[in-house]
Amino acid sequence: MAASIEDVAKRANVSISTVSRVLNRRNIVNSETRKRVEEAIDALGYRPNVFARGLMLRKSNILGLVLPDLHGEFYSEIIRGANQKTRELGYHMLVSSVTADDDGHDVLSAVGTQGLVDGIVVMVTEMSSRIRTSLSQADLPMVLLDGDVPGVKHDSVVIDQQRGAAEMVRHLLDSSPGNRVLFIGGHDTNLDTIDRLTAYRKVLAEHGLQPGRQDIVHLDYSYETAFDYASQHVLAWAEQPTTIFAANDEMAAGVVDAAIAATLSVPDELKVVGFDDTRIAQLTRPRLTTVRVPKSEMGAAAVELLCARLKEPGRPSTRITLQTELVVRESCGGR
Amino acid sequence: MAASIEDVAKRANVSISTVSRVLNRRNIVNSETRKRVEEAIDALGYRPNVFARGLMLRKSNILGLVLPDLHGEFYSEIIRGANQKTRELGYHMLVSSVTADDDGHDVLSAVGTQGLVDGIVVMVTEMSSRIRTSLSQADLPMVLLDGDVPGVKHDSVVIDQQRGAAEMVRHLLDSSPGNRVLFIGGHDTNLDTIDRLTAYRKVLAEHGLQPGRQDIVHLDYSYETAFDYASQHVLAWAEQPTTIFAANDEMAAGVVDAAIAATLSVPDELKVVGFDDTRIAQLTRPRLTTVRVPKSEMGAAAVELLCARLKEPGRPSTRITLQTELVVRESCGGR
DNA sequence: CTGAAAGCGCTTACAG
DNA sequence: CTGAAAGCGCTTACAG
Repeated sequence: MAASIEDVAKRANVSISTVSRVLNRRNIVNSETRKRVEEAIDALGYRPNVFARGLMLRKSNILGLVLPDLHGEFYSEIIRGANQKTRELGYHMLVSSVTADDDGHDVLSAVGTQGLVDGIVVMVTEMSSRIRTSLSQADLPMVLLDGDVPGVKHDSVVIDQQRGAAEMVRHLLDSSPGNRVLFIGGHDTNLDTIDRLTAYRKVLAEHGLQPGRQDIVHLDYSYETAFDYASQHVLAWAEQPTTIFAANDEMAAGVVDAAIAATLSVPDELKVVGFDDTRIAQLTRPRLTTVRVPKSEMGAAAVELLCARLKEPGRPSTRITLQTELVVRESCGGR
Repeated sequence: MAASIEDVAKRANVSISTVSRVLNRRNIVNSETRKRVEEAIDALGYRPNVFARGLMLRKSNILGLVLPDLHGEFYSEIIRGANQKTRELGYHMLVSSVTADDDGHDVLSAVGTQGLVDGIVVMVTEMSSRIRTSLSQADLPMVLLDGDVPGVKHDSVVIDQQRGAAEMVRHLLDSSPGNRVLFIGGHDTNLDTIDRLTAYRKVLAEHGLQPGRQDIVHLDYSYETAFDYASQHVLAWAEQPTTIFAANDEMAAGVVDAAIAATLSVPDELKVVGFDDTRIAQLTRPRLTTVRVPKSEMGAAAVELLCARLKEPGRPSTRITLQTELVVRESCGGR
């Protein structure tokens, strides 16, 4: 049985009030008394019970992190950045994933029962209204990662991906004039895909171009699906100068491998670029031209915002925008 | 202010005892009363306060997961498997990393104050006695992932990597007779490296071979270090038929890329194999021959063991051994 | 089947 | 500077 505050009090010959005071606001207790108490604490290996403390203080020092998925390099980096900052600021981190078919209620149960976490960082990548509804009912300090939920009070961390995507498309158009640029996205309800697609359309329009019916396709962000799809289309694509702009590196890698399997040369016969700048981008051959997304910084910034709000609940809502950056490598040629 | 059990009791015209009963042991309360209480709960959106409950029950339903690092595909898969199983069993998961230079105390503070978590899953990859000491002082249900801490009571999940490593070396020796096999490991204090190296030596001995002074090198498991190191040695290695057995896929990929940068052909002029079968193994060209380690299964199995112990504290210590498996791809030729 | 009451281990006014 | 006491929101014997 772990020692309680009462054991400490007895051993130090003081009341539990005094023990509590040396634990929390050390300055107001006489230094000799304090010393006695501290010795007792050490001797007993006393550590305050989180539950009793939480019951009074109404805070747990636990932050919840809710991601769409815990899989792959992208989320792994976010978790890493968030976790590091969390520890740095003296909190703990509860991690959860919300799968696509969870109904909204689970977003909350994902972060635990009432009171378990002091606040949450949530990444919402789909526009599903269920999640939004359940989020708006959560009466919790909340930071939204890369996405907005209108009508709910929260801080947010977003990435300026339209800019990175636009920069990418401009680079493709400028470095390989006359090339047709196709877009392969995730689901058409995915917020990131929507943003990247918007930028793609915009830049094409700037250049007096308009994507054809077949020029935009929505897959599921996975290597496998992209590989399968590309395997069937890669020869047709290569009939004219073409660049595939995939909305993430995974799919870009799938396309590259499908092209190579069809004995096409990348970038000579088909150019391919990705997005995110995950580990994969540097491991494929040729290396992927992509847009760097500051993944661990996103996690860290979100945690920082959340902690700032916990400290100062009345502060105005803040939105931090992180920049993306075009990274030119080999897969698009024309450097 | 969230509704409390008292609010529910008032609204349903019962005592808090009854509310508590329908929450916990529903059967013993009259069905009409229960209905009234349930309606009140719904109407108020009542959710029990975790702290009050934890204070009485002395459990939080939170499991701690402590990993050496949160980086990369390997740990990401473990987190994923553990998280899924955790939710499946109705628990929450607190994640933390322990960096190499943490002193042992941090292993515990990593999982929180007294009482925060009901038990922990810890992965110990280094032999550092500090971590072991601090672990042995933790009076918590504990599952060790891939590693033992003698003298501490715990359950454990291990992988039979000696077998996978032995199978690998045997395959290399059999499929490319006369090849010299070099071993590139992580730090020489890393438990996985030690296991894999042991198997390597054993199989060599079985074949009447003995590794030379230069045949074993310890790096740090990273792509970059392996790439740099290999860049300086790859030409010398290739002077005679040689296979590099790297203790993880990251380093194997680094060696492959260094070889290719030196215009050597893999596997024709140099063979390279890895370990873990992470995503990388399939993305490098040529694809890596490696040993599959059941990563997400490790996480899931550890959580399962931990929960079993929480349910039945007196059960005997259990050790689950997960098998590894040789996966032959292209980087070692001689299929 | 239900209620009144004790108690879990803390924090924090309130007196002194 | 210190102690006695109330109270945080629950669970669970103990009576009835």
